[in-house]
Amino acid sequence: MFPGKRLSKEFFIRDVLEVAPELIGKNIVIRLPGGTFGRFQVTEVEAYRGAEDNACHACKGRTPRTEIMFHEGGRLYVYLVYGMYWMLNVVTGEENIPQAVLIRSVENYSGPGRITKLFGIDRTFYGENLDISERIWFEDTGVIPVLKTGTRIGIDYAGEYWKTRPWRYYLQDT
DNA sequence: TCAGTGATTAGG
DNA sequence: CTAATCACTGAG
Repeated sequence: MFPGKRLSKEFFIRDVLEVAPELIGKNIVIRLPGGTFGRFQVTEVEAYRGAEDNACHACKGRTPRTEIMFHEGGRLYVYLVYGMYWMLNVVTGEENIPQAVLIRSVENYSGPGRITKLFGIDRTFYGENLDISERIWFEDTGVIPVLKTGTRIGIDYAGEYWKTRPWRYYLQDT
C-alpha cells in the first residue's frame, strides 16, 4: 500500500479494534461544501464493538438506524444526535457483526459535530460506499503514528465495564 | 454548568 | 399517539 491510495473495503472488513487505531494518521478526502476537495489527517477515533458493547447503538439490535452497522465494513454510519450534530462513523467487520469507528477529530478540527459541519456531512451520507464514493473516501499516507488510548466520551450510561474500555485512540501530539 | 434541538425508539 | 433519550457544542 502506498501513500495516496484509496483504502478499499478489505481494510475495513476486520475487527474494529484493529481498524480503529490504524485509521489514525490516514487521510479523509472529502468534497467540501462549495465543491473543492479537502484532505484531513485523522487524529482521534473511537471503536464501537458489536451487540454486546452497551455503548454501541447496535446493542439494542437491528433497527432502521443501526441497520448499516450489520453490513460488511466500508460503509458510513451517519446519525443525528442532540437534534443538531451529525456523527460520522465508518462501519467495520464482517457482515452481521455490528461495529463502527466514530471519527472524533481531524487535524486542526476537534469534535465529531464540528467535523461534520465542516465537511457538510448529513443524512445523505448514510450507507455511503467508501470503495466507490466520489465525495468521500480514505487514503493511506504511509504515516505510522504514535498512539495514545483513553476511554470513550459521552457513554456514561453504558455501565462500568463498557465505559472503561480503552477504545478511544488519538495522536500523542494533538 | 447548562440549554438547544429534533430524530429515534419503545411502549400504550 | 406520548415521552425519554441522546457517541455534542458553545455560551456564560
